Amino acid sequence: MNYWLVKSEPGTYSWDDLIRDGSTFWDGVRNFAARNHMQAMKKGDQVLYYHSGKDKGVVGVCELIREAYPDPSTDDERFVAVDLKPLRAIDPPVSLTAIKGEPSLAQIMLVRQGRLSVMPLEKAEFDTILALSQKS
DNA sequence: GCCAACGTTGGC
DNA sequence: GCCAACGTTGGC
Repeated sequence: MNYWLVKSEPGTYSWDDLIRDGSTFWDGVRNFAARNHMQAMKKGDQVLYYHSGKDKGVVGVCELIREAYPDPSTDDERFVAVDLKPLRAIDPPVSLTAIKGEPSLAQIMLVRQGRLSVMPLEKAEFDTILALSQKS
């Protein structure tokens, strides 16, 4: 079991859209580092869903239901998509500020390399983020 | 809306 | 194969 964090702009595809749809295919990634992470995802992996832009923060937990396959939104065979389904919302959401304020999360890629849209998490980091929701 | 960070592209 | 220029992302 592996743990990941993916970003989305709520204006493009929000957590609420994901709940409404029941599942989604995660495509449109045009960054090789992110693509490499997507290819490493396995069915059943847990994926945190992060909103960028307004109200930045982790808003839900997803499960990977289909491993990497060619991205249907492009002819470019270098890129892949995966399918996700929502498991549960994180309520209250864990804001970026809260994550940055947690010393044990200072090294995660979300903080260190803000532009990366798909990144791996250690189980401890995953658990810490979930715990921050309970704390606030 | 601005600006900094970073990844990708293309010329040499 | 290197490096400068450019485009995009995302926080503030």
